[in-house]
Amino acid sequence: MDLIVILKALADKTRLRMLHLLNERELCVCEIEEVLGIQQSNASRHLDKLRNAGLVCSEKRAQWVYYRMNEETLQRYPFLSMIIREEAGRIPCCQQDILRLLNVKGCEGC
Amino acid sequence: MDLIVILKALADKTRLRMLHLLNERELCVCEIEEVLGIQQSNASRHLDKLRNAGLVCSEKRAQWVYYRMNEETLQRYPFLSMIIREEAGRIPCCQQDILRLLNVKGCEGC
DNA sequence: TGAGTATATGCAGTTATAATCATATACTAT
DNA sequence: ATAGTATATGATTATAACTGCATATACTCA
Repeated sequence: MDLIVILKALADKTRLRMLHLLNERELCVCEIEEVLGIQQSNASRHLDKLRNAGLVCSEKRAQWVYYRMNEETLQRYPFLSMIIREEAGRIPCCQQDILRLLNVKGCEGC
Repeated sequence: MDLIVILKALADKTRLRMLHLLNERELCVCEIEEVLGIQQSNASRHLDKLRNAGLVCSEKRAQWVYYRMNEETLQRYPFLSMIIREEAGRIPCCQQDILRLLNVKGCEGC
């Protein structure tokens, strides 16, 4: 059941923070790692779960993999925008993520 | 974090079915058991989780405990109605639950 | 009071999820 | 080719979630 898979993907603090960041702009894995302060493999697995739920898309460009929101899914399930854009934005930790995102160096040239 | 607790409570098929049923009307535990075809203790625990997340309220009347949607939480988080009323209603199994609800005998006089 | 019914809860077993470390794969640039 | 960097994945452990059984608690009615 698709809806349950989506809800399970949302029901995790790390993944909700990721979605909130990706709502700002497309990001590569190393930027997400840096902002959230988590390990690379951990970031990769969470992103995989978001992709499997259809919440994000990924695209490989050079040595980097860029993740972005899956707009099709966002439109199909209007409640997603309300959670990711409105509710998550009220969580202090998500607000701080956005500030950290501004100072992120990223890897080399991503 | 409240939002995560709510999302975790939603991210389970049994609990989503429960919420969809409770959207119809107030129900006692034995009615829910019967419609969902689950054990009493299991029903009780899922309902407890929904109550802890603030999604439902319970009230004891005679020997029965009646559960109903927590309207305050529904208003505070508008995405909840979209999930419970709209999206869940599209799931075949939730539609069948509603049909079964019509024929439910309940316990004795609940 | 005692029997019957409804619900909650302690415990145990099982399964699912998350985090970490090490390693493999894929790409870039020299 | 080789070295360096980015990402994914296998294996392991730790933790949380779900289920079922047995039992406790609370209420009703005779």
